[in-house]
Amino acid sequence: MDKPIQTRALQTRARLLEIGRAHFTRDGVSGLRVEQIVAEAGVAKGTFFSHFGDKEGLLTLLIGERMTAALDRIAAAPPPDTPDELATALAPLMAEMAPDAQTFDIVLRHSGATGTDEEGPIARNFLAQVEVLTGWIARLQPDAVRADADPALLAEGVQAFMAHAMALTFCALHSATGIDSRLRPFLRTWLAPLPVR
Amino acid sequence: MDKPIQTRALQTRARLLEIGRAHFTRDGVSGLRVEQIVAEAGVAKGTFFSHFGDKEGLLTLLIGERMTAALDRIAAAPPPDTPDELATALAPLMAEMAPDAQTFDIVLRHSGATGTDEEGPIARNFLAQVEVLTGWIARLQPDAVRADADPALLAEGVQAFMAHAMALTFCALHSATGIDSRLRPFLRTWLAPLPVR
DNA sequence: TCCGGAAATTGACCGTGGTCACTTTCGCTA
DNA sequence: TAGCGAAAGTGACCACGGTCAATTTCCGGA
Repeated sequence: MDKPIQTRALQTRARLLEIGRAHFTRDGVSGLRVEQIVAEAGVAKGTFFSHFGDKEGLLTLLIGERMTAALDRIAAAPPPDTPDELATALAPLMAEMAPDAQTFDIVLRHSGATGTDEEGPIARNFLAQVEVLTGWIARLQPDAVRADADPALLAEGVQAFMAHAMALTFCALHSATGIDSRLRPFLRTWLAPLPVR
Repeated sequence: MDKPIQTRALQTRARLLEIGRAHFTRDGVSGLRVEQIVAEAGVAKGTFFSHFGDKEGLLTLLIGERMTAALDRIAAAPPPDTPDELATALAPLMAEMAPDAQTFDIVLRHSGATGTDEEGPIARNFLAQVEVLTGWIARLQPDAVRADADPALLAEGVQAFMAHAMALTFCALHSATGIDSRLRPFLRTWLAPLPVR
């Protein structure tokens, strides 16, 4: 209604975003200094914070961008036919969500915001993940997935196991094993139908 | 072998720990200032860091203490007979692990360290959790738990769902629902045997 | 009891995120 | 085009975690 944003502000914001993105792409979360960005953009520190609230505000946007791109790529590919394929398909997304512990912290902190008022790009991505996963699970053959549970619940469970696999990946320097191989056993048991008892 | 720790150092450490614990108990993670602790203890700042490495080093100890106490209490109580009871039994532990987002961050960051060289009290607690959970699951009646999966894997899965439930609890200010009720549907599906197909 | 080296402690100093009262710029109307 | 209210931007300032070369304290052997 009454919020005419001036082009000047949009340009400043775009410049900060671009410079931030460059640093983030090159050095990751840890290589991102507000003072550096601000200096390169030729604006004062306060300007940064009036645009993004805090450092994490910018990071949320940048991380969200990459997660969205990864999820789009995944959704465009042919859907998986088995739990194992599902784990493999998710690997690139997990790589974006948890390149390091700090990024993962931010991602997790915003994951819970799905459906609440405080909706950022990361929270939206989590919702989109559920949709993609639910679609995948719903179209799996009956011999590949259990039929006794709501696909949406199964999808959310997959997210929980993704987080678990990512958390394990850091400290484990013995991670010659890829992240998808950490996820696989859980998805097998979580999704696969039980043998008749 | 050759590391005689002087009583002076032990006393200093104990003092810092005690003061830190007092602040942590009263105000939580956010109410813990290194400078404040150091001032009250009457030592220099550097001393703190030579004892605990960094702020998180102290927090790890304090959080670990509380988690251990909670887990001990849980392990001493009669074991649950159903997935729902299991969720209820875990609620107090989850309350210690995630009173706020920052604490939860720290807990998660150390959860993956189980089994690696870097073993702190939190990582040890996670290992102990697995043992308790595995024991519980192994003694559940066949009609209450699936028999096609290794109890240890099921136990680790329970941890993953605990983390998921905790992550959801923060942003969700509409959390009239307790944390155990968030956990319950997952445990039902994760643990319960499937109907014969 | 004196001495040498190691353990423990010190505190000035730094980097970096974040704040806020103030100034500049913009867009609009008279 | 003068002027006014709001949006945008400024930069000195603060809080707080963390560092490290220098100093003090401790202890066992000569």
